[in-house]
Amino acid sequence: MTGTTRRVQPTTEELRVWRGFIETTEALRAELGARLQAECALSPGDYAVLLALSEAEGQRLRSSQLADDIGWERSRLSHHLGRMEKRALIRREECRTDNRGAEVVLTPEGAAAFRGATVPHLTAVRELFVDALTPEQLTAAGEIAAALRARLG
Amino acid sequence: MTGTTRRVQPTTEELRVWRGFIETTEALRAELGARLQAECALSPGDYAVLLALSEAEGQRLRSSQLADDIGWERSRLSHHLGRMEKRALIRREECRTDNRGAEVVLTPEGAAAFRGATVPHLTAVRELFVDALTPEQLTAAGEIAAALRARLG
DNA sequence: TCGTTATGATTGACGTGTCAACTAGGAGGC
DNA sequence: GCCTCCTAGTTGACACGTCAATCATAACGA
Repeated sequence: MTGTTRRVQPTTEELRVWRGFIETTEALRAELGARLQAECALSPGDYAVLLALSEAEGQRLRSSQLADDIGWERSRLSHHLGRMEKRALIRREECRTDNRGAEVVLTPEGAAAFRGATVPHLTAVRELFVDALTPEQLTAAGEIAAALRARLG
Repeated sequence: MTGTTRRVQPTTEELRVWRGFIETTEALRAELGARLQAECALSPGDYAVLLALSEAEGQRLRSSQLADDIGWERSRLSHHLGRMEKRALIRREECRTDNRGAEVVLTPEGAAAFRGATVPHLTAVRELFVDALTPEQLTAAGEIAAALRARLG
């Protein structure tokens, strides 16, 4: 009732913006994934793994290092590597310096799949995100993301 | 090479904004879900279903109508309703006017769960989204979402 | 009426993600 | 050596999502 007290719950308009925002970003992610899948037979997860391995020395990484690089939990990575190994996109090798460890190695098939996916991926990012926004909106999107990230801690 | 030709691939800066944006919105969704789960033992999907049923006449909806309301594919809804029915949050009844159809009915347990989740949910939206942004950023977020949605078609 | 097509909804297979439990090997202290 | 603790990675159970196939019923046209 007081004009100075901070409102506890969002207004209808704020909720409308929230719904639009969260649903749209979800749809964006889905569309990106669908294009990658259709054109390259890769999921976004596959792409992230292949990208990290491609940039690594010798196209190989310790499993935990890979998980850190792409920001995944180790168990998620382990499950995903299992599926990728079945498709021969990567290979697991024992680590010589630490018998507990495993090294994830990019296979030729994986490297080829990644090469084939780069252009479609970047094109989709441009079409669905960069070109959809004005330069001012793109800047604002970066600032909004930073503000949200700061709040997430 | 020409200054007037549209760049085919995103610049490094554009890609940086893209990555920050998509990862942050994903983290936001995850945090929302985690809070709802921790405080109310409901997933975002559960919440969407319960919200739609709560607002429906007689707290019941035809399955397809519910799917339309929350923008889900029917098979996704069917799987989710199966899980919710096991927890007694909803109940399925045969539809009297169309023998193919099913009606989804909110149970007292489901209604109670939804009541308990409303405030935590709105509080989380305010804390993680509305309060994280300036009024200008909130407006911009709405416009950005609209622009992206327009591009998605 | 009878066949064809469209619709409402479910199912199964499988990819994806989280959590908790587990295995196995290093690392340090005694 | 041996005990304890930490770390690397895997596994199983389960929730969630998509796709294609299926099934029953409604609707429609000859």
